[in-house]
Amino acid sequence: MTQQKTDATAQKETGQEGGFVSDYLLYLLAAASDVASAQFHAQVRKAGLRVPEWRVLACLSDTDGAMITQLARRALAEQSRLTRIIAQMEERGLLLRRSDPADGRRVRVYLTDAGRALAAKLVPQARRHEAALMEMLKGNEGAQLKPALKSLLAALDDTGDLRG
Amino acid sequence: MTQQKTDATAQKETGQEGGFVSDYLLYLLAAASDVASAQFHAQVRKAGLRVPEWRVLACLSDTDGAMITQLARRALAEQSRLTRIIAQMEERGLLLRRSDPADGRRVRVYLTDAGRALAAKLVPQARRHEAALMEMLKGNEGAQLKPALKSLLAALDDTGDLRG
DNA sequence: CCAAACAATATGATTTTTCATATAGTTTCA
DNA sequence: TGAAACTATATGAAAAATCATATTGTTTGG
Repeated sequence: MTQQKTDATAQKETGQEGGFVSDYLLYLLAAASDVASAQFHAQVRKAGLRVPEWRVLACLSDTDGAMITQLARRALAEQSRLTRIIAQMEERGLLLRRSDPADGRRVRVYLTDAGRALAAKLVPQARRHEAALMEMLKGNEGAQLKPALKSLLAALDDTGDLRG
Repeated sequence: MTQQKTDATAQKETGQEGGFVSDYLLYLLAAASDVASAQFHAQVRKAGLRVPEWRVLACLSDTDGAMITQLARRALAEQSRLTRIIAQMEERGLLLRRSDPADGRRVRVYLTDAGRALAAKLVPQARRHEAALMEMLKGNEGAQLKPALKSLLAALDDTGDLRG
């Protein structure tokens, strides 16, 4: 989605301060993710990729030869979806699949030269975009964002309970 | 999606520390949102709602009589999607639509008693879930999460540029 | 060694979401 | 006033995502 304004601004327009939603953690997280990603995702699409494809590409550029299940987790996509995304990206020549000799169930995914080239273009773009965001946050409470997010993820990861 | 583990944990399994993705702001935001929401969203579905429907319900319980466009922005959904969600929720008797007498283009959406009752059940559930999350973060850097997210949203909201 | 249990990936059917655009109502201003 | 520009919502067609389950390969215990 390409959100334009978030609730914070919307409040001014609707005269609706306070309320449950605008201070609700899960809303803040989802809205922040949406809004912060919107612009970069536009760049991704200009580069001819859908968002999940970009995520796969980025993951592979970190860990070439990952298996489908790992990629699904790391790219925040469901397994059956990943299978299809990988198939499409393979057709486009961005990556290739090889079954793991050590365990025939596993499919390992490798970037092709074309895939690597695309990653080499997009990852730096992502870094620059991130740097611009971080720059905006410098001096604010926003500067604590990454550590705060990591702390949340760490907390959720190791209490297997609390999860659906 | 129902993510189980995030990259932080995955690293241990894959032996893959560092890398671009695991420290990338947009990844941290998306992952945190996914993982933190997963459990509550399961409760939402048990209550017979899809996630976007829950969001609409929550927004309306804050601002009854909102218009479709406002709801779309606040519920992080696209307008045409919202139109259909509203239609479905109306069929289920959770809300009703009335065109704004002052401006016939606008459709104002109001909760029915049934809708209000459902919100009265779910909003407290959401609050409790949020409280449990906040409790986990108490003492960590995670405690800064909400202010940090609000700061990001504020920064993005009022630089109309930087957006796609 | 074999059957049962398990694990990784794939696939068909369905549902959700998006995209483009149509429709209807409003404002502006010449 | 009335045509052009604009705004809000709706809708058809297409693409994307999900769910349940099938398929294939591996491990484990008897």
